[in-house]
Amino acid sequence: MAVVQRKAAAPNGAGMARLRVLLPLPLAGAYDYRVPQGMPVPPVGSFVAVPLGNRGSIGVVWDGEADPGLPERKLKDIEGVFEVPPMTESLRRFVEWVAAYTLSPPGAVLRMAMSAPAALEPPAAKAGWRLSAAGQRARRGEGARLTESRRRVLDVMEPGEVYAPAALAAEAGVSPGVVRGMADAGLLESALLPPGERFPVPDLQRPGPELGPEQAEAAAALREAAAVRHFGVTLLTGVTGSGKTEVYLEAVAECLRQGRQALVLLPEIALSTQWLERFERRFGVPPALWHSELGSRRRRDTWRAVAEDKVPVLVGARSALFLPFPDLGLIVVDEEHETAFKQEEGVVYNARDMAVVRARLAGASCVLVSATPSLETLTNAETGRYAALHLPVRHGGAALPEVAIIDQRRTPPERGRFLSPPLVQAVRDTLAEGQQAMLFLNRRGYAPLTLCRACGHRMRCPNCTAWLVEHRVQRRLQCHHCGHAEPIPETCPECGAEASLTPLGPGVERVQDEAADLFPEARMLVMASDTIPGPAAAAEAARAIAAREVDLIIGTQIVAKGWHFPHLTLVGVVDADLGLAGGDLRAAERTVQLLHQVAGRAGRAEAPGRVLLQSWNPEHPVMQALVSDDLEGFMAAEAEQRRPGHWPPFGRLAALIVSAEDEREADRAARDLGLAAPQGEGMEVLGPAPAPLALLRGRHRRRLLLKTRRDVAVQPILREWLGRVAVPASVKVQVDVDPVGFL
DNA sequence: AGCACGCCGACT
DNA sequence: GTCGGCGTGCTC
Repeated sequence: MAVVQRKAAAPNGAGMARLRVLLPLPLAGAYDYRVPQGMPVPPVGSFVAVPLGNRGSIGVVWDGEADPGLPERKLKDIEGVFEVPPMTESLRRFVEWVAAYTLSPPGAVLRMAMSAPAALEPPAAKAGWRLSAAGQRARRGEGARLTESRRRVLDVMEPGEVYAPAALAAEAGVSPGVVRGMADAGLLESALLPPGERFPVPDLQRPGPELGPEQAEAAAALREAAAVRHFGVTLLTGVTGSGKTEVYLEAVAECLRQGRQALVLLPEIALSTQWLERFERRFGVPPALWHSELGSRRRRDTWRAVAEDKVPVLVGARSALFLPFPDLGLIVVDEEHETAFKQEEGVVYNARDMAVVRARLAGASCVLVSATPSLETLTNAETGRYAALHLPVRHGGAALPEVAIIDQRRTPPERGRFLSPPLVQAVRDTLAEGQQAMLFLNRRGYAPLTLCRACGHRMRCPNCTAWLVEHRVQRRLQCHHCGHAEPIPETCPECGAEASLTPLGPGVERVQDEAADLFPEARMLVMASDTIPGPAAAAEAARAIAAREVDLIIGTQIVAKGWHFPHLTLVGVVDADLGLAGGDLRAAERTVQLLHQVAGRAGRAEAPGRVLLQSWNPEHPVMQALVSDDLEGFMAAEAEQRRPGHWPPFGRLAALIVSAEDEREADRAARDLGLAAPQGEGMEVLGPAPAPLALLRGRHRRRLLLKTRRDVAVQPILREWLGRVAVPASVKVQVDVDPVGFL
């Protein structure tokens, strides 16, 4: 372990300095440790090595007084202090705030802020390039003439500085081979890189894109918000293609000019290659990246570089909120309405809401971006808590797609088929014109349900309340909630009938089968999480589509997310009613958001787009909102439905999910909690009731909901409630403040 | 989160 | 007779 101080050799007496140290464990609070003789007292925020039980742990020196009542014999010595910048006050307050809000132990939140413990060790020195004497002469223009590429490399390099080979090539915009060749030619000499990854610095001199008048005005407002260097939230709205990204990248530029760091949160970072290209076009270099699939080395280097203020701008998934930025000046939450920002396991939090808190504690500007903002955010904008900017037109003048409904009752698909005659005709016409079409169905696999025609048995998951989904490609039935998968049985497991199992309903694979039959000449691409597992596949799909190697795209919700398909002119939604079933509070809102986003894929360049929604319920307000392109009216009506019952955002919700392997235990604990439910003015407890997935991964789940008026804080009520009820250790009670799904 | 301690089944 | 299953309890 690398430390500046080791444990002092002298025995420790009483009366030595005691410090509070928060450990990245789900403990009730910080533990106290002694500063050994001869060790300078580490400042608050220092990362320290401490003994814990019979092992070691890493913690952070926390604020506050140690407990003087703790007997001396329990205290142990701090073993050492890591050579990294201490955790800032702003991040420590954030950790405490998130813990208090989500009712999580502070150490559990700290763990998210210490997600790369290897970063605390000093990094191994790596080799890089420095200008040689010949290189310095060449840079001044003395000596032989240089190729344009070599000139660019020399222009980027400062004499005496050491550059990482890959970063140098990227910064100069040349291939790594050019750098190698210059080393061979003696222009560069090898030298050790200073510790810590050097991230390429965005080129702020680079001219931004040409913005239309509205874009320019919005960009100016966001720049101003970033320049004042204090907290504020701005909602940036505008349809797909209105230039939201280009506009907020101007705020990023301003933040960097202020010498502060900028953070951009995206819901699906692994599929965001097109976003990264846009960033690189604007700033000449790629941003630093942060997401859960990051390799351990990259993770370690990035974490340390952030802490050492070597990362000016980072784009990441929700966990990036907990990175140790020394002076965060801007947080952008793109696609702020996305439910992917909600973390559902461990510390249950919504990164969109916590981004606002992090920005407030850091004195940073926060920008929430969406074409279809959530009702929460819209309401905050309306009441003036957030500033609002709207981009009214599609940048570049392309027309909005025309949306029409295909009434499934009037023109139903043939038996056993899922594409109605008008949709088939529209796809055929589009393909005949040499343009691209897309069929959207938010369902993976071949069929969502497998039924025995002889006895009516339905194939279900043994661990979850869910049907098994047929995946014909893999010849298996899969549960989409746990890992369960089994081969498709030959005979019905219930009645033994042969060849009686029948797939019911469509998934994207089945739509692909039908399309292959109808449009045999079309080149098809299925885009689902099974077929697009990561950034490389996403980039390849985007390339193939842009190069017109694909005629018909068949996709799940992953096609909704931020792609730019310039030749796509028709989008067919196979089942527009799909998201509306079930009693979820936000089902309608989410369906509008998703379908609007999917619709936005059509007709972005020269050709106008068309969107066809297959629906059995054309009168539904969701369908009408999409057809008339009146999302504002829809959200206003949605607000009026939620306001009287104090449903969010006009009231607060918290869910208790009670789960146990034994069903009776789950029931008993849920009933006990129900009997002890808090009572009072402006609050109400609903349940217990079976949770929407009453059985999940082998655990039986029950749910209680606490609903309060907006002016009532739910955390003290929950704390008091949970404190009054004893549940056995085999029963887990998970608290979800502001639940988003499955209501 | 680890890692101990602590009571009941199939092995050298 | 022991090795070992993971239930519950503690770590300054």
